Amino acid sequence: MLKSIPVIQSENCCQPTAQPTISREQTRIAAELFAALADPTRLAILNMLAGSASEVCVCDITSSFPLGQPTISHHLRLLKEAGLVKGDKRGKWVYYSLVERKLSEVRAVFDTVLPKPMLVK
Amino acid sequence: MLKSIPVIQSENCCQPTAQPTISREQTRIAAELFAALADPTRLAILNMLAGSASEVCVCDITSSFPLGQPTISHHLRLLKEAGLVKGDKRGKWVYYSLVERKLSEVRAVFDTVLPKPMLVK
DNA sequence: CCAACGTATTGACAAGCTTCGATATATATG
DNA sequence: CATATATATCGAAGCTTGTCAATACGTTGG
Repeated sequence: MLKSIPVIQSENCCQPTAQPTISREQTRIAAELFAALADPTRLAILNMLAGSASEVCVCDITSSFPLGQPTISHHLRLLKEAGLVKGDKRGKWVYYSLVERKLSEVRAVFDTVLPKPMLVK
Repeated sequence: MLKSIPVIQSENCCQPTAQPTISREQTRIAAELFAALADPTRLAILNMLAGSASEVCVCDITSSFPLGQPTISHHLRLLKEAGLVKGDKRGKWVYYSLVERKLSEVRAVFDTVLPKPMLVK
């Protein structure tokens, strides 16, 4: 006579695990991109650049914020290191502008991490 | 005989200033949103949730990362506070899922801060 | 009611970030 | 060359963040 097979997991929490679909490395890179955007001053700088028809001089940026010049310079460096802006030195002045390609990449990265739910037909 | 009008600003750096088009408050809120995304673990969690057809139990999330349970709980709290996820407690377990509306908002915020350059006709 | 379990909270620590003042670098001007 | 100006770098202070171990809370099962 067979004993009933013991049910090991009397109550399980959920279905087989849903694993992340992106690599640890991808999330690291994506997080760095978002970190570059995670500051009000940097967002305002990007917004200034986006609103300007052409490049913007550092002096204009500096004079638009209640922050010291070294602080603005620091933020510009971070934005540059993130690849979101580029600086062009001409004479005494440095002119910054957006790197559109990188901005598109940010949108793409967001959609990779968080693909819109597929509409079921 | 007229003397030539002296050019006061012998060399100016640039055109009239391009001011930011968004408010300080808007950048603050946007920066907070991006800050919620600025961590590899949180992005991976969001990605898990996006990949799952339904909700995901905390135990599944915890077991997917080489991090302690309190750390995952901490990240889930930040995501919840950012409005990006919601948690549903059922019995001993808590099931998390994405808040799609908030994700759309992130995309919208990005496009507000960084409107795509208008194509000149 | 008690023990076990899943999750959240607390407190601590190290690392990182934002900001500043001081200073360095580079370019133009006299 | 000396000076003035625009920007960058450095070093430090204060705050925030990610992580952990310990503990609390809430639910289930005995």
